[in-house]
Amino acid sequence: MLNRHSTAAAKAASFFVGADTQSPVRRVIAPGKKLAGGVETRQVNKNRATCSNCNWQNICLPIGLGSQELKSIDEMITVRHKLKRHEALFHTGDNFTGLYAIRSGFFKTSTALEFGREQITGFQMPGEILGLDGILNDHHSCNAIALQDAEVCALPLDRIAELSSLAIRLQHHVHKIMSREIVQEQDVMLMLGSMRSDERLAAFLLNLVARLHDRGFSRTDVILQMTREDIGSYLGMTLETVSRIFARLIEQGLVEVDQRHIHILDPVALTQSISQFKGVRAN
Amino acid sequence: MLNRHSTAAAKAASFFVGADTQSPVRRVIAPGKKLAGGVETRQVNKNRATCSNCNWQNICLPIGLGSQELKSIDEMITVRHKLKRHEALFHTGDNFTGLYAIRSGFFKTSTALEFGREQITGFQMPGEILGLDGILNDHHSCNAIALQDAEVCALPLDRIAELSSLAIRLQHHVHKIMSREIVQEQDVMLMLGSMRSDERLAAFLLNLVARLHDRGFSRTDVILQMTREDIGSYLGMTLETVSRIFARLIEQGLVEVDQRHIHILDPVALTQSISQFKGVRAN
DNA sequence: CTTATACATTGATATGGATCAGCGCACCCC
DNA sequence: GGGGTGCGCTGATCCATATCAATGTATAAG
Repeated sequence: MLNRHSTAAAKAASFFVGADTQSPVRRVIAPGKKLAGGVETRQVNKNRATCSNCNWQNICLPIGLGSQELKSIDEMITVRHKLKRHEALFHTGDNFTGLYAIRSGFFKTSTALEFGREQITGFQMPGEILGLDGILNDHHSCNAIALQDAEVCALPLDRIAELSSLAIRLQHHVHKIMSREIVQEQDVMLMLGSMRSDERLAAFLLNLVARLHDRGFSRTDVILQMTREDIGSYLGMTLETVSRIFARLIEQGLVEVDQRHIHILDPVALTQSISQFKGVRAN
Repeated sequence: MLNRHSTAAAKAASFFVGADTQSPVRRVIAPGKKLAGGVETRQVNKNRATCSNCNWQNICLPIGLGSQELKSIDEMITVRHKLKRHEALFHTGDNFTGLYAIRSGFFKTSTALEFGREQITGFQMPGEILGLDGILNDHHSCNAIALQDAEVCALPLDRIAELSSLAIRLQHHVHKIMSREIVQEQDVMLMLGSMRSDERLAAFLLNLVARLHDRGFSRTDVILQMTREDIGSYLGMTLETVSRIFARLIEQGLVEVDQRHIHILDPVALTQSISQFKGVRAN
């Protein structure tokens, strides 16, 4: 229910992920002093992180659980990792030890082909789960990189198994989270395969603000945490094209852009720009 | 392990799905008389389908399970559906009742945007699981259509939950299957977003034969069960382009094409045609 | 303050692939 | 047989987007 939209156009726009620190209706994520990125030492914080005291309990794993089950989940979260900007949570090939729920900060996931070819496969925001790809072969098949200083809650694999066998609802819950991932990725495939680049960028922005709005942020403003190049890679286009399409959207009066701050002026028109059957191959 | 390949180029080729009735090393799937397609009445066959007597037990859900667990799975499969060519197993919006394991025949899954825009999101072959998308909201988010007369084993939702709470290994098993789906979809995203159309088609063919080879079929021959249009939709290109690229591959002596029968003459060169950094944006 | 570095914008040009259109082949039904 | 109908091939043209290149701007480093 939560991440799905019913109209076709809205469905098209149910992709992305983003990042943000803007006009928070509910709460500002402390941006912190911008620290030099790229450090590879992963800090482990012994602080007990509990879902009960977390802002995202209505979005994240605990969604829709009773207090009894919430307690179970609290038990399974043992540690909290802190990451700096540009630091990796895991790399391709790393052993899979469990899932991660994002507490703060934004992430990107990427997979590499030979010879430097690489692609961003997703952007993840607080309340979302990282690492589902690792279950298959007990090692990860993508890189997860923090776009900002970030915190994640570790959900060790064995605890997940253990607990979800305790409570059927919890187990079903895990299934739902995995299913959501599958459905979302299908949306991205649909987008990459059937939309023109301006539509893809519009869908990207709309998905971004929709997800941020679920988290209590503005419906019209985003501060992108990723570069134009990241966006381009995710959307299957070059950074130049991303830039030019932004320019076009400004011309059309649909958005305002100040560096990475995007202000959506006309959400309706932006949505329509996706479904407008201009030259659409209405197969 | 099974569905993953290690080299980068092979990884690129770890996408697709296909269909086939050709030079079977192990076994021929009865093609049946070509029945008129499009009939919408779903036949339910009361025959007990068991994994123990199934050809795909080393590929499908039971992979790697002990005889005790195999018995559990046998118990959870209650009915077998038979479908005719072009018949739908489920549609977008249908209530989710459980998963389906494909026993014979090939399927395609598709999602629809507004106004006739549609995209193929995958092709599935015997031993693969359909319906994982439906867990999220208890209804399906795509259509699953049989490309041939087909048979599927139904795995009712409640039985899955029940049994996987009985045996942790079974539960982990289900997780692995979902994780596999996620990883595979990421591969498709990578392909759609970062490869040129000739590379995509090559990757498609290679993935197809790889999966068929896992099932005991030829490594060099495929009989495609889908139209050029389906392929194009899946790969994000038009049917004309599919056709032209086939022509180019023939010219280059990489494959032979007779209608839907594809014979790969030079698998190595075909693989290389993906990673060749011709004009690659080696960003 | 000056320079270096990463990121973004904008323009000129090239090209991959879509689009439009016509034709051929295989299979079906009458 | 003749004539649908679905599917696939191929050619001509056009356009969206990549590519190449130069310049601008913000932030960090010296």
